[in-house]
Formats: sequence, C-alpha cells, structure tokens
Amino acid sequence: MADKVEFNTMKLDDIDRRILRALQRDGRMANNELANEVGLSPSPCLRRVKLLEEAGVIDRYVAVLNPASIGKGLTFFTRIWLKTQDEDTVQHFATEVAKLPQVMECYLMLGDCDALVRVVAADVNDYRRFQSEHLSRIKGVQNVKTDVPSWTIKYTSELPI
Amino acid sequence: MADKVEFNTMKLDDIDRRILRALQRDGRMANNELANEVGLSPSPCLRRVKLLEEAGVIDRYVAVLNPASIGKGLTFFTRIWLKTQDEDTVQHFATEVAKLPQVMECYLMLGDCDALVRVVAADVNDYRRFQSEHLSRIKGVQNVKTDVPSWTIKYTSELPI
DNA sequence: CACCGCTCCGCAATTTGGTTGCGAAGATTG
DNA sequence: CAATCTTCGCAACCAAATTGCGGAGCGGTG
Repeated sequence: MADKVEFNTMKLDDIDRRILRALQRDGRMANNELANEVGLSPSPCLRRVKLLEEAGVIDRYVAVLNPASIGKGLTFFTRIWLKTQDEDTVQHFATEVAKLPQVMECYLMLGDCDALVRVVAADVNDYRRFQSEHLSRIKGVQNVKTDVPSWTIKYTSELPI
Repeated sequence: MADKVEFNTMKLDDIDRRILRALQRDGRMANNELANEVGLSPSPCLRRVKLLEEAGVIDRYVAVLNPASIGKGLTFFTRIWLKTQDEDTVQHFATEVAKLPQVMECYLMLGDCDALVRVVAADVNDYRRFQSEHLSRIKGVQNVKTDVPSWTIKYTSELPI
C-alpha cells in the first residue's frame, strides 16, 4: 500500500490526511461537508474521524480566540535560568510554571538558557507585574530575561501533513 | 453593571467569559451542554456564541493534533539575523517565512535577534534539511542559530480570561 | 484463474442537536 | 411609577449525527 504512512500506532492514508488537514483548518466543519471534501459518504468519514480521535491523533478541538479582544494582545518571550539543575528544582519549576494561566508555552531548553516561556499580557505593566508576582517567585528561578516581539508574523496550530 | 468588562468592540459579561472558557477547552462542546454549563437555555446561549464569533472574539475552531502521531514530534527555536533592517527585506522575509508549513510561529523581535521562529520537524535531520533548503535560503537571511528544547512543559492555546 | 474472508463503504432509519420565531421576563431610563 | 429596550425561554421545525445492516471492493490463497 504505497500511500500508507505509519506513525506510532495508527497508519494514516491519504484520506486520513485530508481529514486532518480539513479539521485543523476548521474544527467545526460539519461531517457532511467534510465527507464531501475528502470524497467519502458521511458514515465512513465519521468513523474515520472517530478513529483518529480515539487513537489520539486528534487530541482535541478548541476555540481559538483573538488575544486582543480579550485583553491579552501582547506576547513576551522570557528566558529563565534556574539556580541548580537537579531533578527536584526542575520538576518543581515545571509544575509551578504550568499552573500560570498567562504562560502559553514553556520549554526546558538544552542550550542558551534553562527554560523558555511565552507569556501573554495586556501591556508591559501587566507583564511586569506577572513576572515579579508569579514568575520570579517560583522557587529555583535565579535569573529572568525577557524579549519582546514587535510583530507576530505567523502563529498557527496547523501542523504540516 | 459591575461584571461588564469592555474589550475592543464588544463587552464581555460573566456568561460570555464562561462560554469562552468552555469553548477554549472543548471547541466541539454541544450547545445544549454548553448552555447547561453557563446557566442559560440553549437558544440564548447559541445566540451569544454567534455574537462572539461575528465580533471576532472567537476567531475560529481547530482540531489540535498530537505532533508525534503525525511525525512532527520535535520543536526547534531558531533565531534569525537579517542582512539589513529595511522594510523591503523585512517584508520579504515575513512573506516567505509565513509560507513555510513547518514554521508554526514567527515573530519579529525587538532585541536579541531579528526574528524568532518555532519550527516543527520529525528529527534533527529533518530540521537540518528544512533549515538549509528553506529557511536559510530566504533572501535577506544572514545568520541562523537554533535552540533545542528537551522538554515541552506546557503548550496551550487557552488564553486566560 | 476462482473463491473466500476481511475491511471499508454507502444507504436508510432513528436519534440528537441546531435553528428560528414569538411571546414573556427582566433591566434600564425618564 | 410606566414605557421601552434587551435578553431570555419555549416550542416547532429542520438539519446533522449516529447506528446498524447489507453490499462492494480488495487482498490472499489454492
């Protein structure tokens, strides 16, 4: 089967990939419409979607908001250095930072800094308060340095398939 | 109206915010269920959702995939320096980089580097090919430096409301 | 080649949810 | 207070989702 590509536990064929592309673009696309787009009747199309969900390929469906319209129009990238690298400090940091609602992304890094965090905020003051009241207070955080984007050129959740 | 908070063109009350929180978590929640959760009957609940969509507060609904299950389990952060800062170079870079499917996020930066890009790839080789065949070939790109996360502690699209 | 078994599809019936319009309730203003 | 505006809830209608069954297509074996 030349068009079958195997990833993890589930093989995705051409139709699966078309389904995924369509649903990444429009997560509320009606099944009838999706079926039409991928060239199946609604019933098998729905079954495939269910399979993709059950297999965890489709993780979830979300509403994507316009950040500015809910007062979180600014993004900041914060590099963080920890006091030590031991497992307890790292794990504690991870647990605490993940709890902060203004943190959208957090990565433990292999190079330049110990962690990289993307934070949303209303304005610079909002960010500064967040940093001093929440981020810098996490036990183990030694140093914090923030970079500010002037323009978000691209921000998508759509993975290439 | 003490619980009315105004952002941009549309005021969001407590019920709106509950709706947004629920739909950010589950973009395919049935309207009946959503209505139940926010304490309305289905009809006014649906009307509010429609208003939030039309006002652009809800930008879109998407399926979020598991990156590993479609063969893009690694993330790389690439800092880019451009040859010059003039508007033409910047605009050209922006246009070209936004076209690259493996680029999930791209920001023009105010400090450290000229641009920061988040790239998904299957493995290091996949990334290296992408960099040399696509990223570094964009006219105007002078230098490229990539950081590698060892752990994605948090990655969410759910904005704090 | 033919036959068999498995997988996936499509159709149709049933169930569930979305949509719409109207009257009522609640909130605001003079 | 009364009048008006805004939002809600109900119910009818329509659309879409879901499910089950039979059929079609494909692959493997003799």
